[in-house]
Amino acid sequence: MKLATWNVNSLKVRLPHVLDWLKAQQPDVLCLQETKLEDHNFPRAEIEAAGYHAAFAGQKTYNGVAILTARPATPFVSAIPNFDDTQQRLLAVVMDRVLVVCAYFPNGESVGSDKYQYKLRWIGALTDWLGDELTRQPRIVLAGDFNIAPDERDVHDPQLWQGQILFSEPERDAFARLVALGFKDSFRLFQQPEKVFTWWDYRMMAFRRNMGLRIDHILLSSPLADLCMSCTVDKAPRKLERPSDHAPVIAELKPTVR
DNA sequence: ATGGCTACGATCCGTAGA
Repeated sequence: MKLATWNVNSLKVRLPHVLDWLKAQQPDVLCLQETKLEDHNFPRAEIEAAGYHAAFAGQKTYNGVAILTARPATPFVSAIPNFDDTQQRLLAVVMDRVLVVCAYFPNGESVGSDKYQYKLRWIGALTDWLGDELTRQPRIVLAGDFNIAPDERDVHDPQLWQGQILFSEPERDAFARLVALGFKDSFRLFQQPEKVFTWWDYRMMAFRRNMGLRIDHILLSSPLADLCMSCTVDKAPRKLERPSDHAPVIAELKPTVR
């Protein structure tokens, strides 16, 4: 089972890239973030023509998540249960008896800001919910744009980013608490090259200089982590004309019992 | 080195992203 996540920064603009990528990679599951589309504008026909089923929860201009699946999936939730949120940032479906959770974590703007407080509360609510869900569902994938670089290895220049948004201690602690529920960061299950990132600023030629962060992740509950064979970042779409500022992350699992 | 992108929805600039 091939699982992937990609912040596309507007599905309207990036649809050609997504369709090409589906054809080339043929994932079983692709979680999308920042679709920036109201549901009535979701390109369902194009996705279905590519051979995929789509679940989506969007809004105008900002946020928005979707899960594309090669086989039919059962809707689960389209928001964090028991958390008041006007922003469309979470979607979960069940496919092959795996709970697939697609998440677009808040950016947080700057440490100490209102948006930062919201980010930490949002992660807290997600952690509470998934802790609860893990008591019932052994097989959970949490994939998405976490907007957190968990480790110094995940930042091109840790000194520069020290204490900054995306890398501050409270954010990294929140990430660690989420993982401590019983998840594995699939990327760190394997030996990896140095300086692998998933996001590069559009400015300052950051991509060409590999000035990036690893902030997009695929977390796997223990039974799924045991099946994981690889986790990689596909930089190819970031090199295209008018790219998203994020690259897709792919985790490959041995076949699960359907 | 954060100024310098990019997308969006409103105009011809502001908000947001990360």
